[in-house]
Amino acid sequence: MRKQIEIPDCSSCKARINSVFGELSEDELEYWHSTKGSNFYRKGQVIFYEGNYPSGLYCIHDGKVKLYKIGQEGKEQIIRLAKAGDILGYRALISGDEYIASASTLEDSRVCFIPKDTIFDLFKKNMDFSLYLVKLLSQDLEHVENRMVNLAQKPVRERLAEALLILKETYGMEKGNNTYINIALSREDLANIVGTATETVIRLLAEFKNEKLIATKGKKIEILNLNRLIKVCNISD
Amino acid sequence: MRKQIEIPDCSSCKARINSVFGELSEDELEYWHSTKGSNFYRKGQVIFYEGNYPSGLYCIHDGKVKLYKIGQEGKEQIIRLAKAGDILGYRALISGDEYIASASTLEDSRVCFIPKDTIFDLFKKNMDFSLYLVKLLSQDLEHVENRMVNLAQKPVRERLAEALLILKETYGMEKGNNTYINIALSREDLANIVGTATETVIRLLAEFKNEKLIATKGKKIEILNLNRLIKVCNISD
DNA sequence: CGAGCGATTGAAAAGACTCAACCACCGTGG
DNA sequence: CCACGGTGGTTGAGTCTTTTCAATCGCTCG
Repeated sequence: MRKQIEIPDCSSCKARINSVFGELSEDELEYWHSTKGSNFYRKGQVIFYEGNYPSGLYCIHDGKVKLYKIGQEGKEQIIRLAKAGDILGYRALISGDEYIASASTLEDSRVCFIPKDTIFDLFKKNMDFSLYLVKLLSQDLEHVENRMVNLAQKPVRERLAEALLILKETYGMEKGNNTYINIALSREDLANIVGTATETVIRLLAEFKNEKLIATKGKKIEILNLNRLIKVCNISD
Repeated sequence: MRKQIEIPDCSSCKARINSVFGELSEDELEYWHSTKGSNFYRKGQVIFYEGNYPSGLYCIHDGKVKLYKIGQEGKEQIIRLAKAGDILGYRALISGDEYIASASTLEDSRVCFIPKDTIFDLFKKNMDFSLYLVKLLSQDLEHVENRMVNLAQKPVRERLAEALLILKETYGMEKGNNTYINIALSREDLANIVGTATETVIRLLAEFKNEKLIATKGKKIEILNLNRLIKVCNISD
């Protein structure tokens, strides 16, 4: 399954700038670092399961992770995508609930684990830290509410276009002179983000290709005409 | 518009048991009470608008409120329903953001207003209070995520059945020997909860009536067969 | 009494889904 | 090295759900 690996150093972690532990002082960061563990997950491995209870916080050192819920007939709905520096499972941890979603890796990833006690210590001691977590919760709520309205009101075509933009925002472009989105998702995963059937995704991607909005090479998607793709979304957020 | 009214007394407020201010000490409650204002809103009036910045917290003394966002073509999507004792606008207040949804009354309501400073004072001083707010955030996130999966995966028929159950849970039954759900929603509001067209709601309600699951009398809906209605939802939460 | 809004019904069209077949690629084992 | 099997991607056809548009109805309010 997962492999215990050498503990990456937090103070030099490139994820630090845009992550929770940017809020920590030197001492606190040392504390944080000293109590944490780190694991390597192969692509597709599960980090935690919906329904379990958290015993700490996960922090993505590098890699890509999806958070998803299982709905009707076992169909997966992807709730959120995470990248290096993002933390996972704080909702359940803070509120003392079980996980309401599962997390698994979209590619090989190194994920650190910070035990519950450390988090609660810091939560009590460092107001910036706790406010940061509360802000994260608020942002998540905002994002999910927006997506809810989209799911309720937008046709699949617009939702798919928007999903592509979100993927671009989240994972950026590959290095080099192309414009491939820096993530390789299966058509099924894409469908599970958009909330539709795999076949529908394939057909609509074909439409986008006809309209010269995108190009694909295997799982890699290239955005050819960003402006028109944005138009397709029918912006509202 | 809204009318300034005599300030209801918090210590005898029947909403106290299941609300934030159940966490407060006598002194704190006195503080809370002394800084608050109170307004009367006629049915359909707006309490706050999406996009504005909050200057305090709203607490429903009595009445019923919907929180909604405006989406495509101005179509409204109802995010959450609130009742006596519920508080509104804490997400935006805590995170310092603008409101991401609007709130308006579904019937005549008295709504108290507690200024920002009071809330932040208590947030800092009373850990139980702040944790309560964070828990509310977490619960909201959980509910919205569940609804998101439902919107993505369940057919309208199931979602409507579920909406009726949620209405029953939220607002309960009318007093007396009938089983009317204690809220009078327009078909359009119902559609905006479910995320569908008004006509579809009407047709599906007619189906439910044929199947003797419900009966209606104007806007009032009576649940005739709760168990079968639950079956229609295809439970998963 | 007439205007107007919400509720209802009907008919047609559109959007998406399901099912089934087929293809393409990839890794395995002979 | 190649045949095999399996998985994921693609395409087509048919069907079902849901939406849209239009018309009608019923009730309330001035």
